[in-house]
Amino acid sequence: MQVSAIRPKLLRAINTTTLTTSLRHLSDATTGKRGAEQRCLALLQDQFCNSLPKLAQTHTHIVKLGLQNNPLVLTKFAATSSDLGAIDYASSFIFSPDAGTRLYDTFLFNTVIRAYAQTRHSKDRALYFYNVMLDYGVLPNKFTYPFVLKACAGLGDLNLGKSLHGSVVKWGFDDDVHVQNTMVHMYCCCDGGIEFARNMFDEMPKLDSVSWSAMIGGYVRLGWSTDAVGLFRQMQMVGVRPDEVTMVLVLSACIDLGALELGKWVESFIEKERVQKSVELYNALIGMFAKCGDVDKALKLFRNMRERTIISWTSVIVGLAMHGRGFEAVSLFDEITGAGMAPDDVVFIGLLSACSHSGLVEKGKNYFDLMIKKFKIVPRIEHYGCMVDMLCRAGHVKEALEFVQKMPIEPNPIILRTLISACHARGELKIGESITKLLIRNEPMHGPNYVLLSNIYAKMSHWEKKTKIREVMDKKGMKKIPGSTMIELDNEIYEFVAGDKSHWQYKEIYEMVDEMGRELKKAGYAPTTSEVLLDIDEEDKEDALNRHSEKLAIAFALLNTPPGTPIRIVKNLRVCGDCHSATKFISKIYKREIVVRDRNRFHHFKEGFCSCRDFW
DNA sequence: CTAGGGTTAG
Repeated sequence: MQVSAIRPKLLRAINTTTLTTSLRHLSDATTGKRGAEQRCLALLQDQFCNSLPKLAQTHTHIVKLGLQNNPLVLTKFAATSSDLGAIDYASSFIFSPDAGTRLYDTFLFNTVIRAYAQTRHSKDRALYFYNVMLDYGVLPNKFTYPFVLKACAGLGDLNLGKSLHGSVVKWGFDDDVHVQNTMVHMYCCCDGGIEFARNMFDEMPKLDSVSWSAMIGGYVRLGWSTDAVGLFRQMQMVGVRPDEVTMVLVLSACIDLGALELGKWVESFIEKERVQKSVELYNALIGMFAKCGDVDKALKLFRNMRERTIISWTSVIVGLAMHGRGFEAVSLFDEITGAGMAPDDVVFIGLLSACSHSGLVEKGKNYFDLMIKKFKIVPRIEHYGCMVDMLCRAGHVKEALEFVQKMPIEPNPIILRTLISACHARGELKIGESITKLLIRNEPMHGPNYVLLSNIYAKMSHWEKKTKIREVMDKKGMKKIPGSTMIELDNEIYEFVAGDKSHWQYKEIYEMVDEMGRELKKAGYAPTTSEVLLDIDEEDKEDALNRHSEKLAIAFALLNTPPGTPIRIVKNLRVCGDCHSATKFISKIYKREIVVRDRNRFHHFKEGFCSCRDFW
């Protein structure tokens, strides 16, 4: 990227016609250069220039006051910019040809690099200016690297990271703890960088809570939640006091594991250790309770918060959505503007998904319009995805197809799969088949796509075609993602996979599953053998269904918990139709409340019914 | 002027 390339574009975008009162005041009151500099700095201090027009006005004045070569003013100018256009503008201004090179110092570059490192999508420009800095012969200092490394973390480029690591060593900043911690974080964020992060971490002479958090965060990001919790335990053993950031990360691990008991322990730990409860930590607690199954507790925490951000609202709305409590989600959403806040694009995703899960089609359509017209939010693929899902769930497959054709952006595989499932469920098999073929052309190595096609052929009774898919999958070396179910019991997390025999209690568990099967049949349950992808006879299919990890986990829970205790399990896939129907019977026969977290949402089974009202 | 964190369709 060239500085000169950004400049003309930005200048075109700038409107310099109006002057604000403050600026007029500035120019009128100017009595001398010193006063002008002071006032100019004060103005910049107040973040006055966080929009392009204002920045341009300030620029005009800086020039008018003859301050365009004043390093202090220029640096502050760069630092004030919080939006991307403004940063581009400031940097192109600072590096304009009429500003002499002599005023470029480390501080100035650091400021520009920091501004870009903090942006969402322009971190590469931080690296660009880092290179400009070196080209100009301006030396980096120990403050430069945390900014540059943070930018690299955002880009996730391991080779770049390694070369920056080399520079850090070359300049001798590798003994600075801030730099070290940022390097651990940077490696954690790069593809395949976790080993390098761990090596750095292991070799660091002194680890503080930031170092531990960086490493724990790296594990959480990769989904290595058990290791993350392990690292947290180790941190306590070596006597480093966790702070609120550490707790946020441990809560993320709980969310991933669906570990409510562990999450509750973390909450009590926070109280006991008097960890400061920042808004972020509160939000993380809300998320943990909602996504680990206790959405009422999440609501309670939300109500008790003194200060909320839009993310707090999003967390609780998304939580309600997952539990199928759409009406509550909608009414909470309606409170947002009253609380003096503006809904953002993300909270709308939560809201639309809540409408979708609760069948609130008309409401969903209205909110979608409201989002565009009143809040001027341009819908993203996720918003369209929610709308498609909403129409599909309500059975309006034709309308969903029309909606996708009218969308201004191309549907992605997620939307196509939503449509295909709906076609499958509503008997639009021909359409489903053709979309699936299209999808497989785009994503030939994605296993679940073949499963969809296979299910469609099963429903069409095209057995030869179904067998052929199996062969294609085998030839490509693809396997179905093994279903697994986790369950927490006495501070342990147990994981079951289909047909698992590694468990110490497996004989009893399988006997229990058989007994459950007999009881269920007496109560009128019929196995849904059409869900089995394998080409085997009916009795074996039934057997395959009985080995589903979900049934193993429930049998394990029935064996090891007192009668009447609720059972909570977490699946890595969506619950299959057979398990769903079986679990309803189990909740009735064994008088247990069973809470299942699926890939997408929660199912609360009680007395033979499920909270999703068989709609998922 | 320096490090680690909370929300996102199925």
